[in-house]
Amino acid sequence: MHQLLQIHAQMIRNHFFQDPFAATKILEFCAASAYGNLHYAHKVFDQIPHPNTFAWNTIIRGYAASPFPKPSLHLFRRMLGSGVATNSYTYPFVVKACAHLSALEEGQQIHSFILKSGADHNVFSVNGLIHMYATCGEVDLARRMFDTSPDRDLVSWNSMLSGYVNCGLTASARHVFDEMPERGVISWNAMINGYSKCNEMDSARELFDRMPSRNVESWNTLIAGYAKCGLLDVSRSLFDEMPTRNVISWSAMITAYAQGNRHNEALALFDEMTNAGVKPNWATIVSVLSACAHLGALERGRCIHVYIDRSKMKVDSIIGTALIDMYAKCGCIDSACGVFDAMKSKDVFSWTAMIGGLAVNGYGGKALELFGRMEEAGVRPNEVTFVGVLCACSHGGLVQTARWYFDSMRTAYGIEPQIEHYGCMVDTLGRAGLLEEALSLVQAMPVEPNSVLWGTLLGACWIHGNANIGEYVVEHLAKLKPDDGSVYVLLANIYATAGRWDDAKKIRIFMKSKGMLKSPGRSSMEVEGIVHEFYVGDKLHPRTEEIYRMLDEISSRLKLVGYVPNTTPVLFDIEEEEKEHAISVHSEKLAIAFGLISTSAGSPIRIVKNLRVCRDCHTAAKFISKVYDREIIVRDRNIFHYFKDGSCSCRDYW
DNA sequence: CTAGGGTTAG
Repeated sequence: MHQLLQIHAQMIRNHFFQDPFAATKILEFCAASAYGNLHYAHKVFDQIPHPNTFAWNTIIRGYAASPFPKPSLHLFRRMLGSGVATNSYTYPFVVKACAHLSALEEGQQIHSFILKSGADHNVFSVNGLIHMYATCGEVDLARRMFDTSPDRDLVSWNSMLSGYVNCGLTASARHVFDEMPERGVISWNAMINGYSKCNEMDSARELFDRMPSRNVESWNTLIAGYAKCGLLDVSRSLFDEMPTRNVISWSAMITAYAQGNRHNEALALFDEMTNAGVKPNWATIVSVLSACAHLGALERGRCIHVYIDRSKMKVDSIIGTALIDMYAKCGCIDSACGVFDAMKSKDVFSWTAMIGGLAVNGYGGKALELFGRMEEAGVRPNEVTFVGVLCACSHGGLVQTARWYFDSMRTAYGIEPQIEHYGCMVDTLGRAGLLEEALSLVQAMPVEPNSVLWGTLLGACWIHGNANIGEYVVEHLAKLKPDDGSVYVLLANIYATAGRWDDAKKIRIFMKSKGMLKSPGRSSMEVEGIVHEFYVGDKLHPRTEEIYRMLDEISSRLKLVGYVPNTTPVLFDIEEEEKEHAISVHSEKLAIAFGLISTSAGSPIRIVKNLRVCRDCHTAAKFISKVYDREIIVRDRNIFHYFKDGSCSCRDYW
């Protein structure tokens, strides 16, 4: 690049730009290089007084091959306007740009230009048109191009094949595949991809095993295919087995873990990747951020953010959204806002992530305010945005506002409420104690209620100790999730809260007879980038002894300031003292104790829990925040609790 | 002409 600049300077001194040939040479070099130089190439182009066909073709081709091909179409129009002749090299590039942009009308116009110009019906243009039509979903037009083409090469066949694959027409693709006079590795890969897209992994595998030679893309295709079907371990063994891996192989496997809810493995593999000296790219970063978000792994997430800045990776709307979501899910709402404010281009995903992030962090009012700003900015909300908006209402206890948004999403935005939106409404009404109304809504809604929805209602029954509706809800839940013990645990707790001890005991006996277990509570906490996990009463952590000693200390210091353990939810037929022990080793208490001994005074303790925080842990955490002068931030199954100075951000309402 | 990507009720 440096040399190029020198040559360029010399050319300017010598007024070389009157010579279109010399100018075009340098232009070609620029345009062919990475996208970063296209801007420069364009500047050079603008200095050419009378660009010839070759010069136009070069700059158009540069843009067409870049990730942002739109200017190539604009330049093409200018070229036509300038009266410079087009030739058979001009068209394939603009057609390619249309394919990239899914610009069907533009593509059809260019198609007619080609016919009118009388340019040779060359195979490059035809292949481009096949590809363009298929990408725009007009597979029949693509087929007509293919059928009427006087000569077809391997690329024509491959384009037709992948055209069918992209439109989900696997059978037609297979027909093309079988009829091909010869097949290249791309043909096999495309067909394997086709089967993977339709979850027909047996057929995909059969081709993979049969193909004469494989490249790294063949392996990557198959790995991604198995991952999409949830067969992550098959993906992983292929990944381990493959002869060479590129950055896409690593990213595909990391993404597979991140999307398959195996976030720890995603991060572990990311470490392996960087240790192996492979540089993560845009797609890797997005997946890793998503894994950090789910784990609440703030330190890891921050490191990635630093990496993005340091490597000068552009914070586009996708990376930005991933960062917002990560910070919001880690309870760092200020950092999330910082990213959001600094983003140049925000799309509906970015706004939605920010609105949902504010809502779940307890800033319902700010979330609704932001929704207003989003409308002012002219961004159209989608159904997910309304999930965030309604979530803001439910956490803020804004019943009337929720009703208003729920109605307006259909009337003002034409978005039909989905089960998620009904879920938010049931939550809003239920938390506010309007259990009858919540139940009527469930019974009247046009979609079949699922277990999550019934679970929301049951949670509300638990908050308000309503055993009657609780029993009714459990009947439905039992049909949908017959093996889920947590449903009955909640019902037993409702009975206990209502003082119906006999009924609570009956539930316990029923559960025992069915061999049902409650899913164990799990809390995790990140210290110096390592995620530590704790289960109820587990003694697996290397610092177990210290942790339990700390628990003892906490318990005695708390009792001095008036803390009384709330053993209501414990229904074993055991002595009070043992009940106290059972709740004193809940996973979040273990994590808090570990946090107190492993982090420095004054730094907040951040915990992620898989279930809801129990009442006793909630009370204890409030006391601990005061006695030990520590902020404790617990990400619950549904909301954040910021414990500070003896109180919690959820106002004891969760 | 083939492979990897962000927001969703509890």
